[in-house]
Formats: sequence, C-alpha cells, structure tokens
Amino acid sequence: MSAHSHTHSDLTKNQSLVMDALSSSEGPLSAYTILDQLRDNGMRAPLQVYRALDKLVEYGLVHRLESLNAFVACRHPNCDSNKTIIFMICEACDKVNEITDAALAKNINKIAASEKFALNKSTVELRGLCPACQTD
Amino acid sequence: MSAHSHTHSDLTKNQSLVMDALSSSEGPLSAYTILDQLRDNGMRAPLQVYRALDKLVEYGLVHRLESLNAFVACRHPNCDSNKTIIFMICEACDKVNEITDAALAKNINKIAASEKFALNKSTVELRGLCPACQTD
DNA sequence: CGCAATCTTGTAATGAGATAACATCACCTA
DNA sequence: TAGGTGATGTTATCTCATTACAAGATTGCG
Repeated sequence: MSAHSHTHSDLTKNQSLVMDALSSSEGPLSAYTILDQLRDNGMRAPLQVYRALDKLVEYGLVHRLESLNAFVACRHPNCDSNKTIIFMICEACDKVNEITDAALAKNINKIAASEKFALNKSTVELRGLCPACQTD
Repeated sequence: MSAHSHTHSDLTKNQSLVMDALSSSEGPLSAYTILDQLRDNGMRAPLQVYRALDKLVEYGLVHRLESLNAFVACRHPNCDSNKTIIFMICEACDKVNEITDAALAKNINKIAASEKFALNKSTVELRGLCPACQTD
C-alpha cells in the first residue's frame, strides 16, 4: 500500500486538525506546540495530539525528526515512507528540506546487508545551514 | 585535533564515572539510567551526568543516539567524530553497532553540496535486527 | 431491533529527558 | 594573596511522551 493512499478525507477530526497545523507551518512543530495551536479547536491533552501524530506517521503523511523531537508534514512529491528519506535541517531558520536519493538508499541497504543487519527503518538527518541562511 | 586525543586520565571524576558506566554497558544508556547507577558514587542530579556527557561527546569518546535519547561509548577503533558514523540499533537486544563507510560519507557530502546545504553534522541511525536476533 | 465487540476519544496523572539559575569549591597564576 | 577560570553541587523547572481509566461511537450479528 502506498503511503499516500490516505487522502485527507480519510482522516478523523483530530488527525485533520494536526495535519493542517503541520501543513501550514514553515518548519517542524513539537507535539506541544501543535497542542497550543489547537486549544481553540477542542484539543486539550497531549495524548490527543500524539495519537493523531502516530496515525499520520503511520500513513506516511508526517515524518518525525528524531534529532528535534518534532514533526513535519511530508512534502516530498511521491513520498514512499519505505524509502530512505534525507532531512536537511537548517540550524538557523529551522526549516527542513526533505529529499530522497537512490544512490544513498542503495548504499545504506548495502551496508546493512554486509553487516547482516535486517534493516527496518533508516534515519538520516543532516544539520547545517540552508542556502538562504549562509548569506549572513 | 583527533577526537581520541583525550585519554582517560584527562577526565574529571564525574566524567570518568560516566565513561566507565558507558564502557561497561552492553548497549546504550540514558542519562537517568547512568545517574541511577552512579548514585552510590556521589552522583545526585541529572545535571551532573549531562555535564559529563556533554564533555565526553565533545571529546568524541561518547556518541549520542538521537532516536533513542541515549548515549553509547565510542567503540570504533579509529573514530574521528568528524566522520559520518552509522549506527545500527537492534530493536530486539538494543545493542548498537557503530561503523563508518567512506562511500556513504562521500555520498552524503555530495547530496549536501548539490543542495547547497552547509553540512555541519550527520546523523545516520538504522533500526532493525542484528544477526544474533534474526534467528528467532 | 438490541446487545456485544471493537475502535476512537477525552481526561488526569505520571514518567522520562533536559536545562536554567545560582551558590560553592578547587586550582592556577600573576 | 587576590582574582580568574573551570568544575561541582543543588533546587527548581521545563519539555517531551506514555500509562491508566472512563466514556462515546460504530460495526457486526443474533
């Protein structure tokens, strides 16, 4: 099943609220930031947000950034959550660029295979400065 | 300066305690687990552990695993903390294998360059099953 | 229909990870 | 010996995440 087979209409109310919050954000948001933004929409407890996030991540609509303890809406055109995704996180403006790279994915699979490691999930997060923030 | 230019004798008391705890552990430890293990040695507050960990990471003796919020002693023979390190984390036994791969490092640098991203630090963490745990 | 099974939701409380702020101590050096 | 620097100790607080339990909603089937 493709990750994006879930359309917006499939989502529950809370899932839609969280999805919208992430989609309209410039950068990653923490669960508690999302909660604060959605207080007026009936969100009251962290767990409501975390439950929605869990599902959205499962559907491949949202990614979790391990190094930030935060979440971003998937912006990759043909995102397949099974692929290795590379996140480039700007340490100045906090924006995140999300890309895939066939060579790198292949490389990671090769490394795992050579170590006889049964790969389940890859996390690749790069920290640095995005083009816009290097001009300072 | 090479990451491992800091020998054990350079370390302060707290740093040594934390280093020993990590070195003698089979897998990664959280800061609070380390704290609990060292209560009898005078460690009383999280900050004492975090301060030691900060220095040990800075010296390249310890790595932080972003996806686990935990820390491991560096076991790579000629570890240079500037290199891209690949962590393979077993989801069954929690042991961590730490390797470097020149091709992958090159690949990541190439990707960053092609996106005009000024790379500062790379996090590559693979989740799955180690060889020993696949026999189940 | 009516009831049970199951899934989603709401709420409160708590666990786990990390840091801020401030006081103190040890050591080096001019 | 006075003063600077870095390491320590302590308390409180902040952020991130989950457990436990109650209450609705929905589906399936007699």
